[in-house]
Amino acid sequence: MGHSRTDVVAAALRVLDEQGLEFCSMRRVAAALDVQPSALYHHVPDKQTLLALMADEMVSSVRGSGPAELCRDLRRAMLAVRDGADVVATASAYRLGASAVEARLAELLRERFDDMTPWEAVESARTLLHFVFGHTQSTQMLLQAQEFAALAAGRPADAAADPPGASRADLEASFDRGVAVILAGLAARLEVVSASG
Amino acid sequence: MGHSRTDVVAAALRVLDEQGLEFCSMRRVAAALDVQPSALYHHVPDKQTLLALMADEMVSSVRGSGPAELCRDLRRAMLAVRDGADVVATASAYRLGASAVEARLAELLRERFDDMTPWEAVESARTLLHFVFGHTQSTQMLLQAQEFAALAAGRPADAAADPPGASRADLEASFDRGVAVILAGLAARLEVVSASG
DNA sequence: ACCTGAACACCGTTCAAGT
DNA sequence: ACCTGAACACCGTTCAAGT
Repeated sequence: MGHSRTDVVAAALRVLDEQGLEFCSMRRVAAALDVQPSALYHHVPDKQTLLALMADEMVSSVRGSGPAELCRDLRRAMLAVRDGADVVATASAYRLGASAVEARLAELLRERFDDMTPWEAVESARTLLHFVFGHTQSTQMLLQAQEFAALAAGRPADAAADPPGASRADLEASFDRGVAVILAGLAARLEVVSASG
Repeated sequence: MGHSRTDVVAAALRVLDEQGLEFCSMRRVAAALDVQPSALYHHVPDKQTLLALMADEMVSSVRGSGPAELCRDLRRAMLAVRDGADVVATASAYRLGASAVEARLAELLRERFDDMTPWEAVESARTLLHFVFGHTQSTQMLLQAQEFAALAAGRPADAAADPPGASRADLEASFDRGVAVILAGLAARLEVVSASG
């Protein structure tokens, strides 16, 4: 009875997680569905759109009760899939503002800083997201490099004692500090604005 | 007498600026030098390395007397070449820490915040750079979309009256605010640390 | 040292044709 | 509606061979 768009996105995410972005080609996604490459174009107009749908799927579970929680949740969702941070960051850059996560984050920022204008909240959300994407891409690349090195050295993939300051826990702490710095900066700036206004 | 590595990088930057990253293939760079594609591999081991060399060349002029000035200067350098922000951001993500700009920014941050440890300075530099790359990529993509729309509408490419809040000046002001927020956050956090320590 | 020519193993996308 | 088969116009990279 044939496949649906949902099947295509799911298969693409499987290929991405198993083989990485470099090898996540239309042809391999088609092969994963036991279908000719051209069949994909019945469900999706082009590869860029497929990648955007994959990004939406990856972040669909991201909620968050506050700005910092949402950032952590987004990070977790991206790290859950191989090269997920690259896919989400790129897709997010392409449709500036059309993102549900950005809107949700802006909303949470207005709850936290109740004198923020809607536009200030959106701009602040984007500032936070630039950091979240950048830091998470770095994290993911570093973790993959460590896995690769561990495998090449014949060690089990989860062996400890990697470069100092680059353990999973260190990277998470660094991420949290970055988010805290930006939130502190937003708080400080709003005080300046309201003091001088 | 043949070409040098410098020639290859220069030709690649010309192709990038004229045709965009999508069309900046090894084959087109070779054509720009009137040479077979395989000849490039005498000067450069692979495309990834060539892109990194192009990124280095683009940011080679970036100095800056303070953190904010360096960020603006880096932004300017990336915007000067078509898709420059993508190339520099990607190359920079690949060699975490091996960047001269990152080291210079960390140095400037230690001058500004003289109680920062070297590692805090590096981490703070990276936080700033995540924002600088992300915001500049967004800016460049938006400006290119505007140029495209203007061309498609038959208007001269520099016509005014584009979407509100997205003029060159608005984007620059937004960028400066983001940098200021992060610097304010760093200042605020350091106060907390020294007050509690 | 620097380059050519030819090949290899891929890409994304289109499109007529089938069921 | 969903898919096949075949093609088109590309990729990055390797390698023997030339000068």
